[in-house]
Amino acid sequence: MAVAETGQFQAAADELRISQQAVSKRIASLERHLGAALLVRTSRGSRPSLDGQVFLPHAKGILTATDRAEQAVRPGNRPLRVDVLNRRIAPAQAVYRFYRSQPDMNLDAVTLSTENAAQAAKAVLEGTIDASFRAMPAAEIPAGIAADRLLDVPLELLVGPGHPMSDAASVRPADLADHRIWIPGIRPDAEWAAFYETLSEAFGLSIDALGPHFGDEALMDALADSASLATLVGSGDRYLWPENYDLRRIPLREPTPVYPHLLLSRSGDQHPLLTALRDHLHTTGPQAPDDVWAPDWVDH
Amino acid sequence: MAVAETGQFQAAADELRISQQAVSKRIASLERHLGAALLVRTSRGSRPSLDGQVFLPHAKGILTATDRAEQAVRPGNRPLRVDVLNRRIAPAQAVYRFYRSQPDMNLDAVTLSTENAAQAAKAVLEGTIDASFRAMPAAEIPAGIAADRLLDVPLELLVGPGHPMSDAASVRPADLADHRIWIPGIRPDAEWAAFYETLSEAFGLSIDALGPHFGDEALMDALADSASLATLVGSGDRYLWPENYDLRRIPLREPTPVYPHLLLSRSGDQHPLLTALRDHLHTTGPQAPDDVWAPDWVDH
DNA sequence: TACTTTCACAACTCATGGTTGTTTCTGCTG
DNA sequence: CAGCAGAAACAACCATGAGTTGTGAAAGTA
Repeated sequence: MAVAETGQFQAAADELRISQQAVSKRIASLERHLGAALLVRTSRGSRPSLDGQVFLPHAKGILTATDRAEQAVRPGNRPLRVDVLNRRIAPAQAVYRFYRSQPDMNLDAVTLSTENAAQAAKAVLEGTIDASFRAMPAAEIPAGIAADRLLDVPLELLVGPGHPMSDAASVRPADLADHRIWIPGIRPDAEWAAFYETLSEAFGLSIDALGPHFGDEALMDALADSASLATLVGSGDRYLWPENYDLRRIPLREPTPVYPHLLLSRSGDQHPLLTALRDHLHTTGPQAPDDVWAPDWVDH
Repeated sequence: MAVAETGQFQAAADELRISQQAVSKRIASLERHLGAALLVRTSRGSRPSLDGQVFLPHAKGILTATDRAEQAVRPGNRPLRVDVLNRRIAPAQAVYRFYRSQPDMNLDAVTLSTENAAQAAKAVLEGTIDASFRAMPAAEIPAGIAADRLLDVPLELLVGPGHPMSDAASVRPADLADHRIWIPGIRPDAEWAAFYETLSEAFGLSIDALGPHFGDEALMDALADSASLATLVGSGDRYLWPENYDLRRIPLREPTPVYPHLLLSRSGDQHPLLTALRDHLHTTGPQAPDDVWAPDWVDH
């Protein structure tokens, strides 16, 4: 192509940033391979032979096909697929804020239909998604997965008006030891099962994780009516409830327990939006106070 | 492609006749180059990832484009272009016989508009034609040109009814020393100029090569009327003349002068029909008697 | 627990594509 | 006609990389 366009080997060599001799060898090799002379050499350059003229458009076709193929999978040319678990909780909001920082970005926020972090990691590994926000022990992170702790979500106590702590500005986790915490519908393999397990052990809480989840409304209903029942939610979680419930969020302090989301991604993933997302989370990052608590297993 | 089709590296390796490890390295290199994972490796094989599925049709496109490009210039997929000088003389007839031996062959018989052998050789070198029948000194054959002496055309004397030799069964070249041979319209750079030059020197002939050529009919006219004038023609030449001319062909013997056509072709030309043509000429080859004369310069 | 399958890694070999230096060919010019 | 300049090919050398064999790790299977 370069020789045909420029009319001589040296010019083609300059264009290709190689030596004239290398061009000569390439052409000779190609002609040998094809069994046909592609160029007519004269003392003032070269021009395509009849066979060369036939070959030229095909060669061009190969080059453009190659370019198109590379374009098609070039990182950034497809949307970044991020799993946000659930559109009501902190990861989804973080991703949405990221999206609003540059609304023309090529981003898909999806919700993987699994509560299991290992399965999410597998999906990342297989390329179904580029990233997922999950909490999982450092020891269980499979090879080939990069995990960055970029989103610590402080927990808050959600109580009804009759609860003794309903007017507190904040409460300490240890103060909850006498109260029942009810978080329904936690399946044993769900990623937050381990978190609440560790949390209750650390502060002597009695978290009632059993029993089916009958929906947010049933939970709100129970909380609003009970003077002893409380539940834990992420500080940014958008559980909408009707005004008549009058539930209150009480921040936890000293220390502040945080749910440590790791951004799981494939180690080799070069998608520029992935880097951008990491940067975004890093800068807008931990608004949590210094005195935080997280399970020791997240950082190994 | 092979991995995607077979579902595993080893099977792809078998298909490609290389080792499984080589396939692994190729895929790894491609993925590194593209910055994207194309395959999902499992313990029971591999399947295309999302990026891989996007890439696959492009890859297929590249392969078919490459195949098409090679096909387009594959020797044999285009007609063999043979220069026969002039449709009335021996080379054209030889090529026509060759063509009839397999009428579906892909062959173009063309007549290059030059009487100069060196120019014909240049056209061969440049790929304008694949082959040309020409007589030229071995020393003048350019590098890169293969020359095969495959068509010796015996000469015959063409005379009118009044010529002393008009009833001879054959004549010896030396016997022509006293007679005028008239071959009009030979330009000095024509390839047959050298031939007739050498011929007349060898046998002491006086060949009148000068004067413009006023067409075959004028020549026939002159021959038919003259008792002393004769000309030389190839034994197979198809000079048609009206019946009323009554010209006779007298074979030359002892020795038989032949016009030694060389089949000029590009040394690297792989066209299968070219080989076939050479074989054909070689077998149907020299029907000329043993006692032939040709210029010494043809074989150097 | 052992075994099989599948892919990746390591070390090595060797063909290939690149380099520089030089030669050949051809057309041009004094 | 010798000399010159431009273009491509040839030669020798070398680094890269694509292939090889041997081996190991991971995951499913008996």
